Amino acid sequence: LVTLSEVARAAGVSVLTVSNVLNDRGRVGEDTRVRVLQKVAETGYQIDLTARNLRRGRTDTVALIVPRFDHAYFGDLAGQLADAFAAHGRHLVVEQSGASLEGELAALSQARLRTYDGVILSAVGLRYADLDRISVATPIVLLGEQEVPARFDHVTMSNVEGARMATAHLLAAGARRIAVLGGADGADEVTMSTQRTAGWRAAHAEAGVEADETLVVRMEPLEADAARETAARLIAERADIDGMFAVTDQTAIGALAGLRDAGVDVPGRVQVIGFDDLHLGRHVSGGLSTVDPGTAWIAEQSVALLEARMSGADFAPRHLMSPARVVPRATTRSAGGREG
Amino acid sequence: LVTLSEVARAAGVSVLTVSNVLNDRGRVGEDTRVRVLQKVAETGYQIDLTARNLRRGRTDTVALIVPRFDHAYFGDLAGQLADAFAAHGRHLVVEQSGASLEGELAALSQARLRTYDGVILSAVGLRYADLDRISVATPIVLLGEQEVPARFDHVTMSNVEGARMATAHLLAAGARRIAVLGGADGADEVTMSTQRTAGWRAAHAEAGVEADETLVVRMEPLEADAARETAARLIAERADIDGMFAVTDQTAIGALAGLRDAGVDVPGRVQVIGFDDLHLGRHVSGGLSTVDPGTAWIAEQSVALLEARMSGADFAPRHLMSPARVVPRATTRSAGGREG
DNA sequence: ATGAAAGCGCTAACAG
DNA sequence: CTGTTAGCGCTTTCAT
Repeated sequence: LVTLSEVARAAGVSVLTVSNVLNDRGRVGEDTRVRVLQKVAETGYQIDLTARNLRRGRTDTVALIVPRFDHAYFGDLAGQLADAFAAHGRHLVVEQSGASLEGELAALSQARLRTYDGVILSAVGLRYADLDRISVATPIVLLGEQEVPARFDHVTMSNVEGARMATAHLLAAGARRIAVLGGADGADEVTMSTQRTAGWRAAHAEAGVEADETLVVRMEPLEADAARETAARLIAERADIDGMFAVTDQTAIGALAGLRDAGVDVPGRVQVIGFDDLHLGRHVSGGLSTVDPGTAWIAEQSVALLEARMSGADFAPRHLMSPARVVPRATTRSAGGREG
Repeated sequence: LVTLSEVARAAGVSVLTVSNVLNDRGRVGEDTRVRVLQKVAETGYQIDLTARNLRRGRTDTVALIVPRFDHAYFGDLAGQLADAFAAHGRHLVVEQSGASLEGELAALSQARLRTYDGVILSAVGLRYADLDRISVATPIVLLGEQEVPARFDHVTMSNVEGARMATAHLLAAGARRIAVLGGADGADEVTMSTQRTAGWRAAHAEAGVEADETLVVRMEPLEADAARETAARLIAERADIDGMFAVTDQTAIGALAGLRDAGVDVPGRVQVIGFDDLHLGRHVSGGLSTVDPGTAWIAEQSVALLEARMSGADFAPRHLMSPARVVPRATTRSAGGREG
């Protein structure tokens, strides 16, 4: 409502002077500075960031785009990214791609990306072709497990390795019939499910145990409700199951509930391990065993990468993979107990 | 990079024509329309939303501002709001106020609010004075339990009533020494903690049971880690406790973990009830008993209110309160078992 | 130390 | 049906 020029007129100076005062650009006398600031306060002037952004050609804002707001993993990730960006004096906003009207990456969304100085895009659920269609000037860092066009910076988790470690952990603790909740066999696709299932397979091969492919259980979507039903059904059908590797903590929590519904002792009869190291996982069932996919590392690296791009650094696209580690807690045997 | 006028020049028409084509404003011949669209595709033109926003004076975007990204309640809320706004053809972005450099509502934040057509501001943790300082043209709907300046639209939960119902539920199931995790006595402050503690008191009065004020346990912040330790310590110190009302589900989940650490049977020896009806609550400990504060209702009403304001409706500020109901699940006795 | 004027990329009013 | 022109509110040369 009240603009720079109005403040300028009120203070009897030019707009430049007001602008200089507000942006602390020093070239201003102390007396006028005071007078201007007073008028600013009096009029209740608020800068119009849209206008500033247009003029400056940047917004000082970065966006994180996630498939869904209500998945705990993305909440944890967003929190960590926000902290990291704040340290760089940058503002983070989060957008959801999943429920958008025009689908993932329609024309409008592309234009929206341009309104940010940089974007961290969680590509979970996006196809290679969708990503390949993206062409914006805005620096983008891709997150997620799938294959992405080589021209993008990409930070991902050690999905295969993490899953292998999780499964090896179960095998070492004596499990022999380990179901994969949310698994997928697809050799052609590279998704979170296929990668983590590959890790499950690798662990079996390594241990010399035959992997029972009928224990790879698809699940769509990967949510706790579905996991609960699936786990209960599965354990009723297959009494020989003595381990469950849930491809995410969210599904692991659902699976634990399903096993409890079925009266199955965990970790006595069936051991359960998840993937993600959700913060809340520490507190369910005495502590959910899981794989820490290095979320903190991912946040740091993504921010560093994006900051470098935003400051114009020119280097070949980087493809980084976080280190994973097993976090044994109460739902698997071997180590037992809680940690952290 | 490529602007409207460049497209216009390439197509041999004026910028207006290009603009008209892109905005489907009909006043354009079919042949030129095709030619323009072709040039748009060729050049890879992308509209500059910042420029459009400046010119139009609106952004078609609304913001939800939450204290923290990594609190499950806000994830759930954001998901529901996004759906509701999508139905109105509106875009939602989420910002975090907690970790901002300049604190909750410094000058910059105020300016940021102006960049949205409307704002839903979760006021949890903001003081009355902070809110009173807000003066923007942008329509704002406040969410949260505390007192807010009357000039704001405000949607809140039935905190006292919900807490009363939760406590009554415990009392009806035989609990007599009910601790309030995250409670607060402060008669002068109106916060989530004080409100919910007031409900706890009301239920006792109603049932003719003396409320033991030494069982009101402050906790800051309201997080699962702290709740776990607090609950374990509390039960060790006070063997007479037979019920816990945790002021949020997140703390309830922590409390359950703490009780489990201490080897306490739930709901046999101690019954536990939370508040929020987090989705994940269904799956912990066989189902966390809780209070559904009407999050869905809150989302609907906030959106309706904000849409009305954004379309210029002029009415007295509204102060709405959602209906709450107890959701008995496995951590309290009476009803027992799980539900939906 | 301050001012005048140009222009960021777009849309809207007014002509033709 | 299409073009010309004038800004939206700010920052930024270039002058003074």
